[in-house]
Amino acid sequence: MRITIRDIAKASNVSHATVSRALNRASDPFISDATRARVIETARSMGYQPNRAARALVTGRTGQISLCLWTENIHNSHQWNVTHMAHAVMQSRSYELLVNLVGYRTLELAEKNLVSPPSVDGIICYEAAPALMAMFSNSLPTHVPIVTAGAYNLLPGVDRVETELMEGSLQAMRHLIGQGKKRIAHLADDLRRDKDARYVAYAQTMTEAGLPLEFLETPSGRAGPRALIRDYVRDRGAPEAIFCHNDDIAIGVYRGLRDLGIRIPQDVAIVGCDGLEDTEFLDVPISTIVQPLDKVLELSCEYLLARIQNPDRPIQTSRVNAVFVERESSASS
Amino acid sequence: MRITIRDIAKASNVSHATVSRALNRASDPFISDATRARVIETARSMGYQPNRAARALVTGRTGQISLCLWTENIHNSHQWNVTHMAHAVMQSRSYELLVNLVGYRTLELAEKNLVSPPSVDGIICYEAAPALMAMFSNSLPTHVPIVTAGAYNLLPGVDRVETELMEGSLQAMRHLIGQGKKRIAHLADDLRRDKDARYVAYAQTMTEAGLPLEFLETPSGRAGPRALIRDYVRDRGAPEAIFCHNDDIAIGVYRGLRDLGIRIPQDVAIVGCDGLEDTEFLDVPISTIVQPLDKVLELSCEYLLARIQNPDRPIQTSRVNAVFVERESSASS
DNA sequence: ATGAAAGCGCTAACAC
DNA sequence: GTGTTAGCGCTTTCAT
Repeated sequence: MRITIRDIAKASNVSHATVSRALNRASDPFISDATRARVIETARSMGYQPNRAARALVTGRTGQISLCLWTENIHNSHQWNVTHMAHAVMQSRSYELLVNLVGYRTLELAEKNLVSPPSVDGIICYEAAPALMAMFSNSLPTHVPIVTAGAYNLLPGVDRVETELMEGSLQAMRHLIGQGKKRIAHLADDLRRDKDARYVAYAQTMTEAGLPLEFLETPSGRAGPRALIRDYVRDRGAPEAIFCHNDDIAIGVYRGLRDLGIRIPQDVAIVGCDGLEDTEFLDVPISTIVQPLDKVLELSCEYLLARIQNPDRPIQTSRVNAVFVERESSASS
Repeated sequence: MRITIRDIAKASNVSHATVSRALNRASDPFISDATRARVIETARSMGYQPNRAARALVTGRTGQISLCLWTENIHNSHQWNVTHMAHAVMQSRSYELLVNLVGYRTLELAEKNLVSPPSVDGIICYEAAPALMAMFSNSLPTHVPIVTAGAYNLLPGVDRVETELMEGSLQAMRHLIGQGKKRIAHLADDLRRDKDARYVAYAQTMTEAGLPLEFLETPSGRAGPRALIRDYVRDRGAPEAIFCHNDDIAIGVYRGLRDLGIRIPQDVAIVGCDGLEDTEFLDVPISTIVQPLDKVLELSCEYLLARIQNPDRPIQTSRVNAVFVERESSASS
């Protein structure tokens, strides 16, 4: 049997309420230092661990935050960065992190009521709005604070930290077009093209320059894009440049082109998006639109914790800009 | 206010006990189909969500599993794979996943009682034994099932899934020595050399071959090793081969050597360990000791769930072998 | 087949 | 300063 505060109370000759006070309120003035010290010592010596469920039941706080993360492919290094950063901030605030990796499958399960939303003090919804909505039967709950974050798939009406990719995407495209490239392809695993800044920037700049669109849909991850681009280039020849929806895809494309002996950037320029550290470790570092992920997560956590403290505060919003970083993979030849 | 079973009871003209039965025990024969259907429908229409804390308090089950993961550096791609796989299995069994990323800092915090162990139905301790022990004040709890997994830092006396790196490491070393390489360095971020199969295999095969040991300590991740190897090679010249403690380090080393214009494998051969997908995406794919991570996590989860069901079953143990996979980075020149 | 009642371990309001 | 007491929402005997 696990030790409860009643056991400690008995052992230290006080009531269980006193034990609770001694243990929880470090600065409660209405308890003598002697009693507190005695209680703490007995608790320690008996190996007491509080029952969190009981505490949660009465306080209405679980001490847990859910990170709800859209993850369609194991190779989404970006998501690991998100997880890691969220964990770091939350740990420093004494919150535990529940990780909910969601994807299209979650949508199906939610339809059939086979998955329910987490019971937590707050939710960080990172590009996972559709799945979160489905888990909540398509009606946003009012009793649990939610922060929506990321570049797209954001929830309406809640605190939000938005990553703005438009400017970075325009920079990237202008950079490619400015080099005189005519055949520039856009490779994405995302179906919602017109809602995505990368696609919009691509389509807009290409159209302005009088160039034909060349959109390619790809599986997520790295292996999929690698195979896809090989087949594509064998069939239709290589574009002069490829703007990839994210860095994992860019890395897959890089490798696929290298498989064919294609030189980067001399034969084909590549631009990715996210700012994964990995892009710097290839023989030809990949140009990418770097997302200030640390800032996004710091803000998200800050907003969430503020909302937990005061549910009635006005909605908090910010927008952080991703910036295009030119590297060798798109250097002018 | 959130809906409780008492609200549903009132609305459907039954007692709250009946509501509990109707909702939870799909096959309780002692309730009429009509009542059950009615209750379920009211619950649905009222948007009822059970209070998990209350349920956990009375059942003693949280429905949560903790993945306790040793993570010293954000760039530990291996850990993301672990997280992802654990999540997949646990989700399919209707468990939520609490992610506890631990490291040296956790040890410090645990000393000061600033971090407590998770209150969950079971813990998967992945190469995180020291931190977990510290959180439990150095005495393993009997009331919560634990599975210890990984290649080292395993807990004694609990279910375990061990990744055996010895054979793969010997294969790798013999492969390098067999090519006639004399100056072979070992690069690791781990301080506990003599407990690590990679170091043991390295030391043993080198000694047998009458070659001098060249051990190098490095920071974790990729950027650290990259910088380190550059400095090292400038000072002392390049070894003929480098056996790296893991693939992140190997990738960092790869890049550091390329920074200096060193060719791989012609000038320096590289071997890593883990089997990260990333190693296949470099211009020169890196030879590595591939860990059967999927198997490790399937087994770990299976053991844990079995133990939760029956705490008295005999200890479960298995050992899975990592195998050396030769790629271009260590091809004989 | 259903209801009444007890109690899980804890916190917090109130009494002294 | 400390003790008494009343639940938090739920599951689970035990009656009926």
